[in-house]
Amino acid sequence: MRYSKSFIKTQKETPSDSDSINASYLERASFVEKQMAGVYALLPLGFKVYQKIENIIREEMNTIDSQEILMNVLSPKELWEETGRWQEMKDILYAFKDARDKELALSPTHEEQLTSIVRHKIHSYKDLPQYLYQIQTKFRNEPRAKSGLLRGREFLMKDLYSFHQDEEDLNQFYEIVKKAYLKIFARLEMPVKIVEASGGPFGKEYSHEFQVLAPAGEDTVFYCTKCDFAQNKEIAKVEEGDNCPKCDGKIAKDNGIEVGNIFKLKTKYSKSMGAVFVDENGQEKDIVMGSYGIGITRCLASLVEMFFDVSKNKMVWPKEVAPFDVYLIDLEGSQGEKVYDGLVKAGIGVLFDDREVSAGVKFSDADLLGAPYRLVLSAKTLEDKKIEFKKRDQEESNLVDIDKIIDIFDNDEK
RNA sequence: CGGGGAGUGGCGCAGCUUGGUAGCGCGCGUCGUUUGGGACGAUGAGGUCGCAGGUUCGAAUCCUGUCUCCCCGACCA
Repeated sequence: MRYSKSFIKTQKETPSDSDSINASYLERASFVEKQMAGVYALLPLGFKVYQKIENIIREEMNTIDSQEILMNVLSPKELWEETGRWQEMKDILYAFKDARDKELALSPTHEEQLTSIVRHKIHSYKDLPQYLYQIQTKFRNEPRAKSGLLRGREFLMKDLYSFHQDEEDLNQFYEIVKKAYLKIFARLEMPVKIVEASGGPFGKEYSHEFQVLAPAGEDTVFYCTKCDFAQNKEIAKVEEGDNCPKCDGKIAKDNGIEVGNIFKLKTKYSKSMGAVFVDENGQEKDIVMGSYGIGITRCLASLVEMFFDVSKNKMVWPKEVAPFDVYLIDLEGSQGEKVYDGLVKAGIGVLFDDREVSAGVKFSDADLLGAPYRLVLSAKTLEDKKIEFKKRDQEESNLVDIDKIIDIFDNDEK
């Protein structure tokens, strides 16, 4: 992509109404545009990062044999009344009547919808298990949207639902999803903690939240500094400074952002909605369910909270999700096009800053936009037919032969 | 939904107390000089001051209502 033709319009100053690091960065760097409180549009840069996150999730979901679907956003009141959630969720439900006076809601989550589909299709133990997921916009009328994309009224989420014959099968799959989630967050370079949280109204078993520690987080996490013990403050029976109940470590306390959660729904929805199957003995049973979510736009925001250096206006995106691999600057004017073409042909994602602006502007945008690599051509480097190569998470840069630049990228990927 | 703060060119702000029909920086257009860290000169375009009503000869400025945004709280993937 050439900067001069792109829709990238960075700003020097942060928007006055931004309420968090992620919001001010994402708006300033023109990744997103705020439409109203808690509602953001993804612009080309933001959408690019979003899609890369989405694809990582999709890959890992497909790897565990779950099948992608896309459900409807509009859902009828009757469905929600089956589980009592029309009332229960009324404060956050975007509910309205259409022109024919039919009562509808914009779906805040999809347990009801998918359960209604599954009960129509699944009748025998031979049909189980099933794993279905979707990536879609959720609508929740938050009483107070805040923290940029961390708590919006409209947000993108991956939600997976599993359907089993019995709890044993659910438990097995639950652990598989847990591993898949760890893989996803590792690829996103997000250091997550698996945090025990309330399992809800059914049983005293815990659900698990995937939390990244960050000052902007709204949750409070108690965790062991030595082992993997971690609990959400709602259920924590430990205090900061306590001894860890699992090892000889100490308990610490921090803010966390919940980027994912996994939950054993068991028969909560199947029971109230009549989603049943016939087992080997001809007996009718409730389908056992699990649900597993990842907030994708929330991940996008969390990455900014983690990797944006506010004092230096510097961002470095994780390699797998960066909007571009490399930011190319040509201060001399003769070789830029050639290098750009070479990178494009080699399949390297490059943003070529071909604007007629001062060097300083280009360097500061390179810092702001956050590509993991930076290449600079100048009279100085060209004296020896070199180009400056900088890994942006490091201080030093070095000069490499222009002709070998593609090889450098290939080698660095290893 | 309770308490507090704020809405003035695309962005960030000043003006409002002490009414006289709008100003600065950035950005944007044109011309020229610049180019290793947000360059400089010249010139130009762009707002009727969130919205509605009221007071007044006259309202960005005073009064009332309303909408929106932000903060604190309740709530929350």
